[in-house]
Amino acid sequence: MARTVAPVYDPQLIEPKWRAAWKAAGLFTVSEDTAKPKFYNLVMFPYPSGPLHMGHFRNYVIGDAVARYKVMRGFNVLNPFGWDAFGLPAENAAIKSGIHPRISTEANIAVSKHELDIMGVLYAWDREVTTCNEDYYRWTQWLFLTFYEMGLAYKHRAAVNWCPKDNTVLANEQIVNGVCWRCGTKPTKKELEQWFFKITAYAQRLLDDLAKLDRWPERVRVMQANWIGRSEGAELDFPVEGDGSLKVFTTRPDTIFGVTFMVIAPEHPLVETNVTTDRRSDVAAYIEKTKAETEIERLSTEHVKTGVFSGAYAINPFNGERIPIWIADYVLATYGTGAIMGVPGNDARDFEFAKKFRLPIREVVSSTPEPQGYPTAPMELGLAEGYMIDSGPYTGIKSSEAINAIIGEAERRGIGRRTITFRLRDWLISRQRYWGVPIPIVYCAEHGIVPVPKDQLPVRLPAQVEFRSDGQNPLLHTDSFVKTSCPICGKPARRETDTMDTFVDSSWYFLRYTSARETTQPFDKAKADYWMPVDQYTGGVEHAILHLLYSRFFMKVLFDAGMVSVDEPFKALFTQGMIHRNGAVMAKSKGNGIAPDDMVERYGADTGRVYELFIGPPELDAEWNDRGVDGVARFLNRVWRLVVGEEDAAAATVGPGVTQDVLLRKLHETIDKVTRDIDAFRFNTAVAALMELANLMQDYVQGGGPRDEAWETVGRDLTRLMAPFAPHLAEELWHRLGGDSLCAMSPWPVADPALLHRSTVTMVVQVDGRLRDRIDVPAGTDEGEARIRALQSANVERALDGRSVARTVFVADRLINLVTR
RNA sequence: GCGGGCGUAGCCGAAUUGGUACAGGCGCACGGCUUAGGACCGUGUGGCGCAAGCCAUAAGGGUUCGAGUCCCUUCGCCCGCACCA
Repeated sequence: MARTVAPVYDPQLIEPKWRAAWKAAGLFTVSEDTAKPKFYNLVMFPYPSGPLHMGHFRNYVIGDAVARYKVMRGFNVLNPFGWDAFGLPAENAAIKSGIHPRISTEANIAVSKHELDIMGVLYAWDREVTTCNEDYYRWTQWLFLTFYEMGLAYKHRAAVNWCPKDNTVLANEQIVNGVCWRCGTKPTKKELEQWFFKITAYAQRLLDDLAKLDRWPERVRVMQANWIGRSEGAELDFPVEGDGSLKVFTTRPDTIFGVTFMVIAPEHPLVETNVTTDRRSDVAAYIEKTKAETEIERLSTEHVKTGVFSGAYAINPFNGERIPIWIADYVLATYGTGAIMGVPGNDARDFEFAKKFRLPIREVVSSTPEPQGYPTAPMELGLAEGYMIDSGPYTGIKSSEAINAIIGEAERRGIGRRTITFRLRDWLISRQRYWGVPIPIVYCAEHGIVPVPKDQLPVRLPAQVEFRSDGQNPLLHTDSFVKTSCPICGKPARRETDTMDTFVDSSWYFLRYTSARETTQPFDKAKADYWMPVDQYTGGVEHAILHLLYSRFFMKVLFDAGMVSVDEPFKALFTQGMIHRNGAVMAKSKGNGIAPDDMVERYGADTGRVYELFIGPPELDAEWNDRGVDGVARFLNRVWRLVVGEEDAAAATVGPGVTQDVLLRKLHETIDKVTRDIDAFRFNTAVAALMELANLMQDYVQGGGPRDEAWETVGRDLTRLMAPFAPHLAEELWHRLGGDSLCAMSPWPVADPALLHRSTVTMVVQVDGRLRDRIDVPAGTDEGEARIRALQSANVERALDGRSVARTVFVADRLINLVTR
């Protein structure tokens, strides 16, 4: 159907035209240009799971608005996109439907690209990255080998978390609230040989450098700090009766005189060797029970302390006391030394345990220098300072001094040392699944673990595999893949069939974008040096720990390897809230999503974009309101009519009247506010400011204001201010106003300080802090003059009621307060 | 339990960081335009009061000439970690 250019706002008609124009102009096609300041704008790349909905688009609309704004501000903007394309859902779907993950993934990518396109969200598609493609994953393998060479990738037999539903192991970070982060199944423990990345070697740096990230949300930094979980303290050796010793970790060595029992984890090696004969059966029963119950117990809100006496005793090296060794699952094998000294007088958990098993309770650190008597509840120490009581030679001194003295004594005697423990564990990266990056390792009977030489990469993921209903990794049963030869001796060897956690793929994709078509290395250092770090990273807070911590780790390793010149990848981070509709987060599974195609058809892309920016503070969750969308559509229509409308202004009713001065000042105030708001990610108030300007323009026209040159200036600047938010509309208006280049590539308006200045201001007059009147005075009126003017007010006179003014508080151009007391 | 954050109209939310509380939008009311309209355009819209004015930012107290903003207490909500020694 042929359509003529209508005088009304018709998104259907204008939007495709301008999208084509941006592409033709290569809006985000960039190279390293040292003449301009660079700006690396990044949104978290998605897992292509199916069609996108408007909930997803909040992220992309924000990212697109920032990228467009920075272009107009004169930056050389890198604005890339890609696909986190390996992963379990596609493989699980393949098991059910028989459709190969590559087919479904590529189809999903095609759909998503279309949706991004029609919403006017534009990227540097010439740098597109797809993690499941050979040209990307060969470099993921390359980086794995580099980690291996650096001693940061290792294979280790350990009790790991196994998800019985997904048939794979899980990293510590992937257990959320005690269940699998993906499917919600309770994991079981399995003894397996697994590949790990040694992230713990970077624990201190990952913690310290959080301080550099002053443009990250506080919340995310705190979450990472807690996750890393640094504790300062000491390791102390307690001799065990008979032979050997028991090493414990404690943050409070000053409580050593309060030790009345020891506890070791059920997995502790001493369980094998030191349980006395008469206790064997009880201990065995307890261990069985904890193995079966561990995960369920952890989920219960009430952690009832359980445990069993081992029959063995340790000796307190500081007072020679004989201390029973217990086995209990409240002590974790994986933290510290897997053993603790029980100080029930000063620790709530030990107190609970001691009460249950009737063990002695002795307070040794008190909040006052005097003993408080038999403790009925532990004085919770944490990191608090106290005074030493009943502690031999240390009695009476401050606990902080005692900590140093006791560690010093232990070090002198060779039975302890100052140490630091982290909660962070090494990153378990192997997965027993097909749809991922093959770990480039070969097992040879003679040479053991042999890394595939880098020049033989990629280790190709075979396309032809049989998806099994038992959930076993298809690679295990693909002989053409498994059977290989040893890179060293050439004899028959077996390939590693585990693939890598997809979080490995996403830990370096932002580096690949800087030279996405590089064929000889993961990325070009010079280009990475030009673009890195990412200046603005925008995405969901659900990645606060996993992805963001892993990426920081990668960056530091690559920094140490000399491959990059900065050691933090993301300078500024913004985590946007989620969009809800009908009382639930917008999601495909909830059926409350809004398809971009429907949005575009009904309202046009720009209305959807502006609505998502206007919906509320971007860092907070927001409720989608269909009527709110109508409000934004009205606003865009109004802008259209004001800027290029055909309506005869003179026919309008005469309103209150707005002078040209007022209009121009409003324009410059709006330029100033919108600029500051975008810089501060306050898009909702930026849109509100644009609405205010449009409303004032409406008043101006209705009041009979002429559509002269000044009016056109206002229209042109409003158009440019709208461009990052409603780019298609802005482009069309720009064109109609006679712009010869693209609005998207025009310079951002600059507020004129002279026009921001008001010649008269409204000053608030208070009497004793209460608002009594407002007076219009020339800007810059001094206190004396303001006081005279204020005292002329009848309202002020009534409020003073004969009292005299003792003093005045004066805020220039804003307020004068007459104080009578 | 520990840590982070929040509480403002009927609803979503503004408030220059201690200085006119409620911008902007939704909703609602009235009007206009329409054959009609759940469309579009305009005007109004915290509560009480005829008014002067008074009362209002979860509740209570404090600091200050002045508090939504700072400090204490209480209540409620959200998020993260959760037996980490």
